[in-house]
Formats: sequence, structure tokens, C-alpha cells
Amino acid sequence: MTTETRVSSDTASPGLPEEPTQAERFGKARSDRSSALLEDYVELISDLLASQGEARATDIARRLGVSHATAIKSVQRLKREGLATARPYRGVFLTPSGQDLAERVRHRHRTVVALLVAVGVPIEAAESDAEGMEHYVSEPTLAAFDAFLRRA
Amino acid sequence: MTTETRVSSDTASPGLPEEPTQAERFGKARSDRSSALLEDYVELISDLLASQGEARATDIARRLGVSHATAIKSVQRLKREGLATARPYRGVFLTPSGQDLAERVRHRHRTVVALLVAVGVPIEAAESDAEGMEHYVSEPTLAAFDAFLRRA
DNA sequence: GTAGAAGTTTAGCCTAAGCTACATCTTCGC
DNA sequence: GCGAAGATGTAGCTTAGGCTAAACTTCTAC
Repeated sequence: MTTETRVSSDTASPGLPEEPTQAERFGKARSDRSSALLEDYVELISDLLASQGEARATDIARRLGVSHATAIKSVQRLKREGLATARPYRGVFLTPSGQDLAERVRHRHRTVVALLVAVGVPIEAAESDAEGMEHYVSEPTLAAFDAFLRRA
Repeated sequence: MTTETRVSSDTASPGLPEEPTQAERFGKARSDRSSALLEDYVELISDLLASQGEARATDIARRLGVSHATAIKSVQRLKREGLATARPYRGVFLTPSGQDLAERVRHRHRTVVALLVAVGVPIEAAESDAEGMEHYVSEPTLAAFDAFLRRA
């Protein structure tokens, strides 16, 4: 997605509570939303490579619950973004930056689940909700989660 | 590589961790993702109605940081889903089910922010991340958050 | 009471992410 | 080593959610 910073002229109006900030927050949420899919794919491919030794399109599709055509199309986007490589009829592999992303995503996922459990969320709900929530957890928030878990 | 343990029909295999469940989790995240936008709009419209007495397309667009055309298109989707009503060149209003949704979303938003702050997330990060995260918080998780906050 | 400004809607285009149906390649059985 | 089955890839359609540009309605100032 184009990052298109369309902030341009920002309001200097002093009286209004916090109008521009809200737009920025929504903008961040929107852009996070567009990277969420990529992150899911990268994490899953990394898992498959670790456990199966290879990541095939059909395996990815089955695990994600989508058609294989959709999985393939998404892998193409991953390639475009420089996160993965794939040669026809061979499996999918991660580039260094893809591996890096996978590692960060995996850590974040684990941390989010652990935090949810720590505040009393049942494990199944924690796993399930974390799948969506994790993509919106920023660095400061993640750091706070880690700190809380160390403390708890 | 000949090992290819084709799982085919499921669940009976005891060794495998959890393959079918993962697809369900992703499916849930996908469907949450599609309602996230609607929820944001409904919450914002409710805010505007409360503070301004009316919700105009341009106000919505400005607060969300999108073009007014996009806002109008989304409002049309809201109407299709039975959450809002709008007569041409008049403002947007919520149906009873829209108001109901707005109330639930608002409560969930406040709870998520409060929980984040309670575990040590800085307020700005909490506000910002909650905007994205809240849409993935299920009922059990929300209940756990409430319980934690009452305890803390 | 009308003209222009301001706000609203429509139209048309784009990309992402789903899908099904069809085409192609690999692999395995024989 | 060949043919069928199954995996992989391609094409074309759909919906959602962005955008800009142009058309239309309402409001306001004169």
C-alpha cells in the first residue's frame, strides 16, 4: 500500500480538543491493517519451514483457510515486497528481511498471548483474539507488555 | 522429503498440534477486520451526534482522515447493513441497532484503553493502539479486562 | 430573489484480497 | 516411460475501501 502521507496542511486551531490526532490514529490503524495479512503469511511460512522443511502453497492455503489461488496471489505480493522468494513449483522461502519480520512477529504474538493470559483471559480466547490484535501493537506497547510480564 | 504425511481428514491424528483450529482463528480475524471499519464509523457518528447534534459527511471524513467521497461511500454501506439512515443533503443518523453497536464499541474502546494503561502502556500509545486492537477483542476477553480493572 | 460559496453526491478509476474454473506441470504407479 | 492424479499457477469475476473530478443541492449574503 502507498504510504501517501496526506497530512499536508495541519490545523493550527487551538480551541478544538484533538481533531487531527484522531485522524492520525485512524490512519495508523488503516496502514497496520494492510500489513496484517503480510505478517500472517510471513509468520506461517516461517513456521512451515521450521516444522516441515518447506512451505507449499496448498499447505499455506489450508492453514489459513483460504483457496490456494488466494494464497499464491498473496505470496506474489510478498515477493513484490521483498519478503519472500519462490520459484515455480518449488516451495516458498523467506528473504533475510522476511525472516527478520517473522521473528519479530512471532515474538510479538507470544508476548500478546502471554499478556492476555496474565490479566486473566482464557487461553483459547487469548490465542484467538491475539491473532487479530497483535498487528496493532506498537513498540512502546510491546515494551510495556514485556515489562509487565517480567514484573508479574 | 518423501515424508509428506498428508493429513487429509482431520482431528483423529493425536500427534499434530492444532491445524484446523488455526484456519478458524484466521477466519475470525478476517471477518473482524471487515467489521472494524463499520464500527469506527458508527462510533464516530455517535460521537458527532452527541457533541454536535448532527453528523455531516465532511465532519466524518475530516475526523477519519479520508476524503469525503470515501466517507459517503462507507455511510452507504452502513445503510445497507441497517446501522444508519441518511437522507440526501441531511446528516447521518443511527438506527437503534446502530446506536446499540455504538454503545458497545464505545465501552469496549474505553475498557481496552484503560487496560493498556493499567499494565503500563503510555497513554498516547494506548489510545493509538486501541484504535486498531479493540475490534478484535471478544466478549470473554472484554469480561476478563473488566474483571482485571476492578481488581487492580 | 438570485448568485456564488459551501457542502453533498455520483461517476469512474485503482489496489487488495477473496473466489471459481481452467490450464499446466510433477510425480508416481505400473 | 507414459498417463492419470494431484499440486501449482493463471484468468477473470466480486466486493471493500481508497482516491479525484465533476455534477448537483443548499445556504447565505447581498
